[in-house]
Amino acid sequence: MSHFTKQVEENYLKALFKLKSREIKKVNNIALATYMELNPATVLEMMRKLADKNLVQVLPDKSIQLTETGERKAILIIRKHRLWEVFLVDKLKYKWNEVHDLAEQLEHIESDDLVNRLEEFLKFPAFDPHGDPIPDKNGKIKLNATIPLNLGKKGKTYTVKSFAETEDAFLDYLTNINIQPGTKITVLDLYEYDGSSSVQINNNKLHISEKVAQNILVQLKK
Amino acid sequence: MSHFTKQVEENYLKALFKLKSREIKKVNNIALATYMELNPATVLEMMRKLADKNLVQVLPDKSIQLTETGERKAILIIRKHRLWEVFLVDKLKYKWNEVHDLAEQLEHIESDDLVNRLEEFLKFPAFDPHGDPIPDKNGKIKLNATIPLNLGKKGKTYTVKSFAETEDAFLDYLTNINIQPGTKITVLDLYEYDGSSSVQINNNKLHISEKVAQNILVQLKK
DNA sequence: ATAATATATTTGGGATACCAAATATTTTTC
DNA sequence: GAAAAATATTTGGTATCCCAAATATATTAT
Repeated sequence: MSHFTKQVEENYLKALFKLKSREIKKVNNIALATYMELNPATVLEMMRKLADKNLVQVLPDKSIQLTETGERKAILIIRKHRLWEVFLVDKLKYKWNEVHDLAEQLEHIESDDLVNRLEEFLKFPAFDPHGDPIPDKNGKIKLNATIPLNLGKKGKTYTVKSFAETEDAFLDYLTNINIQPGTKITVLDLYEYDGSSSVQINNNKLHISEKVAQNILVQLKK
Repeated sequence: MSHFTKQVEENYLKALFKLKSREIKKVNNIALATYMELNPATVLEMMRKLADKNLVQVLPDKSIQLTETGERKAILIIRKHRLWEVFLVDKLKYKWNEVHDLAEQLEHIESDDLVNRLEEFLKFPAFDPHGDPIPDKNGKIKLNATIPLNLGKKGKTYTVKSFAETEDAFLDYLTNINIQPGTKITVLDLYEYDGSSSVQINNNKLHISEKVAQNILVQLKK
């Protein structure tokens, strides 16, 4: 096994986990290849290897699923990623929208003990800087019942909890329009035509696209 | 360029730097291959690639040298390594002899900004947990005039400053015999026959081999 | 100086992760 | 149900990093 096989493998597992939590429909070869920006042939080849290792399962309808082992691995990588993000923001004073790429590197550092010590050092944070829950060392994730903002109801006010997308371009946009976990958003109008909506944030009115609203996860304000 | 080319390259540069600081004689292909536990053919091939990139130079006598650029890169990797070691010991409460392998992973995280922030977070430490100096962000190394313990004089007392070897087996041994940076060692006797010596550490007499003594770097106690 | 030894280099090959293009197969649409 | 579109798979090929074994070239010892 090459030195870097493990890191590559981890990227596939993580991608599968993310796609699964993000999409309703089944994850197929093309979807995974598109998401990972890889050639379908490459992905197919790798799926066979991962299936041999009992990390994924290809169902008769060709959809790809993580096995229990695979999902567990994926969750532990995400745990690492999110804990490192907390470190970068809390200790090294990075902004919450600057840390994704660094955490993407740090998540591959191989040592369970290190992650557990990091968690303790950070005082067992429940959420990362984007508001996503941090799985515990057994892979348990506290659920944070949220809906995407585009399913919000006209006139209601919601609290931003987390985001379904962690690309820098998206996070930069959010910073720009002043949205972060904890922000209160009131849905003023929903436009069926393109799925966009008009919202109010701290006395500012704003128009946001469906794509953006889908990636903002909120809870009804009590 | 593959994803991991950079990491591989960094390992070669670091190995060359370490060999250079450790040995008097020239570093040749075999020495480097032996040190890195790689086949000479592999190393030769890589030296050509690194020479093309102006990171190393192969002299007419076949000895291998880092170029200025190569050395600079090597030093910055060592800087990262040592800063992460401080983090692991000071913040995550690792013992100083447990951190080498983890730092070996962390040193490849790619971000100058991250290292500089880490340094600031750690309050600009001058030495790592093994007593080795931490280069500054420009690659400057504070020198710590030391001699290997095997060159110590009978009857003199020395202060342990750092170590010339960072393998776990060696560090474990040191922990066992209670030697760390700061420890005072008195040379009681030197045996020419095998280069071993008899020393006193905190009222305990101890016999150490030449190999061990060579890797313990000390300063005469004032 | 020659044999023995050490070092350097070449040659041919392997594993991993990737791709583009061709070919199957399945699904959708009309 | 046939054509079009989407998806899946195969095939042939690339780059990187690695090795073992053969060969060439130095170096050392006698």
